[in-house]
Amino acid sequence: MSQGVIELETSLGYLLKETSSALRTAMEAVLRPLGMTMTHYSCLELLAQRPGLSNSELARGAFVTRQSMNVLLQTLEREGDVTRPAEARVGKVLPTQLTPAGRRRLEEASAAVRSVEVRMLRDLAPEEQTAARSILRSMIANLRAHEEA
Amino acid sequence: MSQGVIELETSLGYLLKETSSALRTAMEAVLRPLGMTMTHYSCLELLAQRPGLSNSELARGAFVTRQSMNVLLQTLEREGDVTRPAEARVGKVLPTQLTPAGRRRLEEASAAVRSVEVRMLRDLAPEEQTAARSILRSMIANLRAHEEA
DNA sequence: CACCGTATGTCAGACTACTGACATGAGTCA
DNA sequence: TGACTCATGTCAGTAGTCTGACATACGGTG
Repeated sequence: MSQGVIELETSLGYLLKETSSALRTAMEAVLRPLGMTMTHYSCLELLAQRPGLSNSELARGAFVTRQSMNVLLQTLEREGDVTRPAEARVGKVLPTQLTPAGRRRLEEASAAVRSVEVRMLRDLAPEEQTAARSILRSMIANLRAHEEA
Repeated sequence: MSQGVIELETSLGYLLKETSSALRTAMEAVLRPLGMTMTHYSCLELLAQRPGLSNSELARGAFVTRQSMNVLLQTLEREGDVTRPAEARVGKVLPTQLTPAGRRRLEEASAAVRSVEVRMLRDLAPEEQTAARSILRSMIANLRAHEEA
């Protein structure tokens, strides 16, 4: 089975890609009217839940490189959604904070994102959602297990 | 629950994004030595299973726009992995075919991709994999349900 | 037949994220 | 103290994908 040809219809890798593609499309569709991208939103959401996160920490949380997050933060800073100190108090880490304006923009976006997530899970029983979490966490752990080798 | 603040740790949307990020990273890591990208591979795999697919059909199967697939096909054609007729026999559709060289490249890549998928599912019992397929298909259907509205 | 909606292939420009590279600061250890 | 390792912030260049736009071809319907 796992040795044979990959069957697209049943391959979990393919199905996972299809799901994330559909999710991404749906998210972008509701965020576009707000002038936001998915990474954009992820960054603000992370800052709301854990104020003072640094550039690198935000990058890890949003699953992009710290270089990508850096240019995003520069944009967000220019638009007045976040603030960063000009100089680091310790080391090179620049803790980022949400501005009131940024918090307002986040609330709009958060409602939109939430509606997509609710729609995605409409048909799923609570037990199925629990199972899904468990399965996805297992996949993540397995995928990352090989990295340190 | 679904009304409150999104908890990153338990949000299935976030978990899904994390999983696809990990999968993508792992895939790119094994494909890079072969000089291939994920979409690259998807295209060849689709052509192996369903020869004669058109540009637009390949794009849908690989979850990119037909514009993106078009530039990829031009590259693949230049490198001698696929062939397309210069003119359409009917309509504008140009059926694409894998060359022997493309088939060889695909076999290398396929083995690499398969190994990642096997690793990802290492800890998952067959029933869990079946459940995962069912859950992901449900998510996809729900996400797409709203598009035609 | 003419018309309209849909699908396709393609070109061009813009955007996003990535890799590579560098300098700087913190922590560890001999 | 000095050397080494690691993490961070940032700049620059590159690659992949996207949106916008256009011409063309098919299919149905008036």
